[in-house]
Amino acid sequence: MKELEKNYNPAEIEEKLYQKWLEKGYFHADAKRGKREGKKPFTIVMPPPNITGQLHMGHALDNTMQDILTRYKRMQGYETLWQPGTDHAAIATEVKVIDKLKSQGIDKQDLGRDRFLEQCWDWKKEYGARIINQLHKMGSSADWDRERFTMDEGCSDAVAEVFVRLYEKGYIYKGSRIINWCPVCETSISDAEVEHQEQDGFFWHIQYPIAGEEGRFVEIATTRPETLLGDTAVAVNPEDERYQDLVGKMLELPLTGRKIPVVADSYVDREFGTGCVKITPAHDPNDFEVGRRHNLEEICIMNDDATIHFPGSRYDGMERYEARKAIVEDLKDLGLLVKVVPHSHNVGTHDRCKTTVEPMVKPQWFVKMDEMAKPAIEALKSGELKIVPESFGKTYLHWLEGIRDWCISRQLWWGHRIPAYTCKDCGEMTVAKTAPERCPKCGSVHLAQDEDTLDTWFSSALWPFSTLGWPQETEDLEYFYPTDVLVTGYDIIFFWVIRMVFSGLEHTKKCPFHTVLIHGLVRDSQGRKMSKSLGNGIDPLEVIDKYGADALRMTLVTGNAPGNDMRFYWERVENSRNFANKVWNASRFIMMNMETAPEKPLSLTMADKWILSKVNGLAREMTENLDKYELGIALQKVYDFIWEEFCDWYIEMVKPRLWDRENETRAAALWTLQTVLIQSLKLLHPYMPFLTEEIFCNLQDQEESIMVSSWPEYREDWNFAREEQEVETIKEAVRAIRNVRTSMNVPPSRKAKVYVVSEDEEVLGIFEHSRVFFAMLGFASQVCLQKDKTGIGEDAVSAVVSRATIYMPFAELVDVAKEVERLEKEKERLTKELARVNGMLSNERFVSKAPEKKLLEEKGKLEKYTQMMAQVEARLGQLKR
RNA sequence: GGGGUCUUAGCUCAGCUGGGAGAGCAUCUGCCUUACAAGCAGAGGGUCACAGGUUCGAGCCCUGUAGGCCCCACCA
Repeated sequence: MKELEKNYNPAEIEEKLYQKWLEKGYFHADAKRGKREGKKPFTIVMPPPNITGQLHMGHALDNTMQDILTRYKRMQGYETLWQPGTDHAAIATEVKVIDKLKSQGIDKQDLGRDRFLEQCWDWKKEYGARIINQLHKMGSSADWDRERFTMDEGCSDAVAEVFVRLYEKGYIYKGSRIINWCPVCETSISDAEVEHQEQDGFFWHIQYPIAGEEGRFVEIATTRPETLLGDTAVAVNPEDERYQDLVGKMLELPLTGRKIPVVADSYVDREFGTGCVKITPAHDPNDFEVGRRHNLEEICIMNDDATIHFPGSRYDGMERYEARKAIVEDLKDLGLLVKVVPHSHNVGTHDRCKTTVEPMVKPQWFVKMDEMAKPAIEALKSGELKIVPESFGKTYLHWLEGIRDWCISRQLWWGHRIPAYTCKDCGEMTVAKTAPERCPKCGSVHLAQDEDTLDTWFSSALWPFSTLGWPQETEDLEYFYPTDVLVTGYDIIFFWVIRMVFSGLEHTKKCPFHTVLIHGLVRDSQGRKMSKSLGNGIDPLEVIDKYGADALRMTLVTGNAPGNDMRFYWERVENSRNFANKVWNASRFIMMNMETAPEKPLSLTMADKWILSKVNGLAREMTENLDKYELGIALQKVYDFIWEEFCDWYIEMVKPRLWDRENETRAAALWTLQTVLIQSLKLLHPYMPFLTEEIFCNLQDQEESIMVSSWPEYREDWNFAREEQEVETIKEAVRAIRNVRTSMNVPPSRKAKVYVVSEDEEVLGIFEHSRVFFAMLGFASQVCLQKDKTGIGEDAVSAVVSRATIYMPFAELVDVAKEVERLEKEKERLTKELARVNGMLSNERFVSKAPEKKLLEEKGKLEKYTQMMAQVEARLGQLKR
């Protein structure tokens, strides 16, 4: 057997193993093979990382979870597809490329559309490859042969197909509506991209003179005085008695010389402000609605960069906040400014650049949402779609139920260009997948494609099926779709998950996945979001370099429940690394003792059966938890098993058998060690793929890779309930001995004779079977099993366990007072336990209502504690005599 | 304004359908025992935010209170 290094060294191993996996094609999923072999498919689509970024902790978590599920299902024998790819990230990439060009002194507009796009593709080539390479370092077992990009040919075809279909169905329309405008990015953005931030501002109370009524005014309150220039009415509540007579009258809009009407609209809240609201239809979503209801003019007073557009005034061309100042000053001069009240209010900002968004009326493309939202709502309510954890289902429903039409056009160049063509001669617009040669109406060949591109989420919404070949009816689509689980953070439920669900339902008539597994954010040690500006981010690649990918992966799922945020800090990584090293060394130990591959022995000892039974139960528990997506719990279980049961107990127990080459159970020990280790490695593999693969390959030569080996299943012939109980008895006795020795400061070097006294033949039998390792673990020079105290001096130290009493003669070390104290403490504990059990069992209602199983359990405890109590009291009686 | 979520050991967090409070780190004690000091053995430490309720039984279910976090939202 090959000898392993003393410490696990991930750096040397990871690269080698990943290359092996790639070469062997283990990651590749094949619909034909799956069908031929009658395998069920299991599919996960990777949320495509943006080509702007590099791997951060969020990606690391997201991909670790997906890889765990993928590797688990692959081992279970599914034809497993983890579909990877990258996202063009329209606005994010465009901004990056613009910045890059700027640093070279090049302006986007000067460069022109085509050459700018070339720059974007260059960017994609470089940064897309980089992030994929980083995902490799995580050990991701995605099918890289199928790597896709949201703007590749297939995905673009799906986008065009969807656009045309929805347009023809009337679900996509173009219209002049109020949208969110980012004056820095100079594009429209969707509602989902607007972040609301609380800001301190002011309420300016302004008087508008009533036309023809000298000295009479209407007082309005506004947080944005500069929009006054675009006012086309003042609204009051129709039921507000104070202003009944004003409705229908005209006002003189200050600074403009314009006359605007007073209209009545129930939108106005009588209690708020002055009860009079200035209406600026072109620059406020509410006012826009009011304006449309009352047929008000929409006067746009802003340019795309949010400077004022008001020709003929001094405000024209002013920056919006400059204009605000100027207008307030001018109103003050006119005596129309009544007062200024501090007021904090919510301001919409662009989530990317944090610029205050400007609502504007512009011709844009929209997706009509009301009809498409319904099936998506129904999918969750009917259970066709499950969200883990369930609480996020409410977020999902709430958003869908209040959804408004989705503005999908962007005034950007990088993205899918809208497949709409307008005839330059007759103005007819045609929407088609490919550019029509001539206008269907007038036959002109002068057609111009819409300048706008689509929201980046329009293409990612199709990702689960566009990557599988849709709209073609491919074999992959038929076999792998709908996909199974979607793993993502709660921060993009609105942007992405919901849009995939309604898109999938609309275009494929199927929910694109049955489960959405939500995870939280990875935060720093103080609970802050990791961010570039704070500089508190930990680079996953740095973690991998220092501690290995397995340690990183383990850290990310340890103690984490679905949907919860977590904190990431180095101590946690160290613990993971220590565990990897523990596994490594346990394996090293086993291999050191194993000259050849052990054969299955004819019989197993009690300890062998115990650990087999334990690992068997572990397999079942892990499977159950993985099926529930409780990755953290499943990991905890295998961690505890390996470290405590296997390493701290079983390996220690078998050492005497290994050292003694003549021992007839030596072979059984080796076989059990190897078998249980292999089972453990398999169960651990989804979490720590590199470590487990390296050991697996050194440990046996039957199979070439653990990642295509079979997942351990629970098996009845490995269920040894009695042996489990028996070993627990020994463990209890060993613990009791260690405890006594520690409390008496007995040095480990000093061995003692150990007596086990029990009237129960069966109990003595258990110790008889365990004699050799019990002696070692219990520091015994000799183990005497007997039914009474014959030959045990009164000065021996004692410890009471479940079904026996242990005695150790430490004549000169015995401190009677101390031992009495110890026994009193034990007596106190037993008294409490007995009181509890007796309380329950003497409670009639408990006895009549509690389940049978619970009742028996408590009765068993009563018996055990009563027996132990008798022993403790007997011993105390002797000592106090 | 609406919704969600959290409050458990000094710190960070688990605790799945209600049935004797757990882990890691930190602390204390003793061990370089021939796999591992990145280790081993032992110990201390918690009225599970607070107040009610349901139940034979509540960290877990219900109601309310306090505090924290998050999301959504057109009160100018």
